[in-house]
Amino acid sequence: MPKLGAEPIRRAALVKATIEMVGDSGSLDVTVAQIARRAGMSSALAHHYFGSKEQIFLAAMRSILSIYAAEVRGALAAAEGHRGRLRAIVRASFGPGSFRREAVGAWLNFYVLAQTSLEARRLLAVYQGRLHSNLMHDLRPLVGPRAAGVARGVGALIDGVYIRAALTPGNADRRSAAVLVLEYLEREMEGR
Amino acid sequence: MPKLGAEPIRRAALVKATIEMVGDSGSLDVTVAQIARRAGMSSALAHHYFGSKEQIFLAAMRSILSIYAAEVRGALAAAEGHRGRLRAIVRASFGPGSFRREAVGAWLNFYVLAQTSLEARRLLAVYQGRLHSNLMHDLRPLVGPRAAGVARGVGALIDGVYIRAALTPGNADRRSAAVLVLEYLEREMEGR
DNA sequence: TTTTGTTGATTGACGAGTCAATAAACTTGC
DNA sequence: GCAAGTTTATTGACTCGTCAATCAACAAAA
Repeated sequence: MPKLGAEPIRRAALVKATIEMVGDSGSLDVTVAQIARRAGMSSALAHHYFGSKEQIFLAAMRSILSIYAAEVRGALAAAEGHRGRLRAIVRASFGPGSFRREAVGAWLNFYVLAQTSLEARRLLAVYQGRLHSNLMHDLRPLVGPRAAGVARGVGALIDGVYIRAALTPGNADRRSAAVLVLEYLEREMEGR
Repeated sequence: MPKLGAEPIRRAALVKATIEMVGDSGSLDVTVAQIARRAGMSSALAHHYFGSKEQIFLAAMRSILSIYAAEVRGALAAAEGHRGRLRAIVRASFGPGSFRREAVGAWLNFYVLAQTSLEARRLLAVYQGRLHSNLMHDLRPLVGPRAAGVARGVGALIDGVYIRAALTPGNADRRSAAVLVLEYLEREMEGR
């Protein structure tokens, strides 16, 4: 029963289903049929809209990345001063939108995809570049020439905490994750 | 021409080939046939010795972990004082044995496997537990009650730097990776 | 009647694991 | 010393399942 204008709804449903499946199966070995079934349609329809499995994954990745970017933008808009903005970036990185277990699991798997797929690697580079330049913007005035090193450290620490969250059974604790990174930042800003 | 005593050689060859393949294909989607061919034998023989693909992967993971453990033990034996021992642990984590690009890539993929396979998760827990307790042993006398938090941070940071190394094209730079973590440690020991 | 939505059925490829068969190397009983 | 039997090494061919992608066909809007 074709209701018109189904395309965007179907696409969104598929992206959502993909993230959920990858997240809680913990692997990229998810079949198009499974994803499609979860999204309430046939696998043929999934192919109709996305063309290939890889495109489905990339769309899912783009979605995760843009949710994250939106959280950062939101947090940044409400923040005051360099310190405040840095804290906002870190907190946004562990915001509810991107720190649910499935999302973290999916993210980890997309890291792996990035080793294989050029387009995925490109997406990830965009994410890392954005994070880096966001951090640099507020770090430079505070720690001068050490900014690059600190930004690198914060980036790595965020990724590391993410991995742990994906591997720790039970629901990940975003409060303490954020605190850990914030304390790192604080110490880097005090010293030297 | 069956030379007797082939089993250990074959097993080792398969493990080595697995790590290499997973590392530079950047994915767990490696067929038993590919691994076997790389190790210079038929896929049937790989099954004969390991029984299943998962067992091959687990053996590879065990191998990676034990190489790492050996490097830590070695570094620790030559270290003096709490500070020296902590530094040794960090340096060993980025030692040549575990920081070749393929090994890092393989490690990242095994992280993913750990979400799916109980046995893999168990292995990873052993690694994390060992690292944690090693760190705690020398951290407690230096930072007292803050030891647990610092150990957590160092662990996460090491993992994060690993991910970056796996995803950064070109040869990963272990010198600067170690320095980054060491500076983190240093700062944590000075402060508070 | 053309466009948009939708699916069941099918294809074609690939891959894990099994099996039967072959052969060299050791063991044993004489 | 050696024939007969056993264990270990090894593979090509095969089975059985799965899965991405395609297609033909049907249904409802426009």
